[in-house]
Amino acid sequence: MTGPVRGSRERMVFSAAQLIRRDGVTATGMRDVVTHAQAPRGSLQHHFPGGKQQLVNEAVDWAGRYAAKRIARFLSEMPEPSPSLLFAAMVRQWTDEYQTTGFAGGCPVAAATVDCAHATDATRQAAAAAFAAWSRPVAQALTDMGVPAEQAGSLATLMISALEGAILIARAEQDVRALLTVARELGPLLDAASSDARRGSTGESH
Amino acid sequence: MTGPVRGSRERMVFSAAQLIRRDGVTATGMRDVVTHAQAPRGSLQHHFPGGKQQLVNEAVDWAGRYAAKRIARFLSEMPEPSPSLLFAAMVRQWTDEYQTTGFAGGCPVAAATVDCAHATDATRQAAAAAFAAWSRPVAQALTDMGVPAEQAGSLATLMISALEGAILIARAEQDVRALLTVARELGPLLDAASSDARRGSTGESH
DNA sequence: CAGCTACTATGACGGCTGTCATAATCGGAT
DNA sequence: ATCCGATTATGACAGCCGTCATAGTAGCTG
Repeated sequence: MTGPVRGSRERMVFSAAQLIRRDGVTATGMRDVVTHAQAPRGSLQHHFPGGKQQLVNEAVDWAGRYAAKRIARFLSEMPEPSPSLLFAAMVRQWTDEYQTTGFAGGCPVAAATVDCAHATDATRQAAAAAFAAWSRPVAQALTDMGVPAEQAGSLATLMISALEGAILIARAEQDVRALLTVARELGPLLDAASSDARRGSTGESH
Repeated sequence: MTGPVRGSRERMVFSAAQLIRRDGVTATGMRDVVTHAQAPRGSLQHHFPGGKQQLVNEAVDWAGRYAAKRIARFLSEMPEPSPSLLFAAMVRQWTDEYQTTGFAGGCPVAAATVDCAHATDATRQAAAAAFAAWSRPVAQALTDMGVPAEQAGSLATLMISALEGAILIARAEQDVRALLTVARELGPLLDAASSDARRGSTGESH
């Protein structure tokens, strides 16, 4: 709707995100991105005058927005949403990919953080923004399910932390075990936070 | 005890781990490692005939053994150990570093996984072994605290996953918030698993 | 002394990287 | 037809990378 052949520029950002999450930022060359996106090499300096940094930052931004949209989609597909079901859906996205496509890629935001957090501050900020964009709809969904507002943000951070860590372990082990484990162990805790609130209990832990 | 000036070889492995966790595997050059370790460049091909791959793999191995030793030390320093206190100690190691030294580095095993899991299978296996070496003493400690054996491994995976993810987020945000959050939110769940078991409860979980 | 092994020094090689300078092409609007 | 901005093509540049070939030194053993 905006571009002619669906924007070669957008294709490059998308391809960058895909290659980054597979090989890391430093190991991903601009020529690789151009090839993967089937885009003209000459367009690079026109669309991304800021060089590789700009391309990487936009890829990280895109990943953050993508993750946020997935949360919305998960919720819309859920007849009776609950915290544990949302987390299970987030995890299942990864187990599905790993079981069908293989363990080639991880999270592009994690890759950018590991590779650029120290060397390139702008990319570090982009990663922080991506985590925030991802976390916001999760926390909002938790409050909608009855989790007290001051705990929703914390649980969202916990969910994303556990998911990111499990992705790492699953990729290293080439086994979805870690992903299934965190979903199983964390589910009851998440649901307890929403049902406790629905019951109106304030002081707990006996 | 084995080397003359405490082994230039060991220094290179250690420096490799430090640089990898700061800049990532690909961005860390062998010349950088030699410089950082103040080691003779000519020793590289003698001590690491397998090239960069061998050096990286040994650095990952070292990191795994180091993490395992830290668990043992945490436990030995704890008068009355509990799952939540162990996890708090694991988290505090990172908040301490970040608050005193800055947010320069992350976990070297995570960096190796992100950077090499797809390209270099041997490094991926080294990362998996490091996670296993790290997880084993955690699970053992949990069983010693009364967590049922079949749940101890799962909780160890959950702890390491949440910690790794929180490290990522903390580094991106340059704020220890995520680390403090996972410690606070996960603590009660961990202690419940050990006290439940001590009470002898067997079947429920839904 | 020689001889052997462990370690170090040095320089070079091909290949890849991000970036840039320059020019060509294309699509509309005038 | 002419012009102009947006897009693309192409080639080159300096710099870094991991690796290797070769030679040298130190230290122990005979």
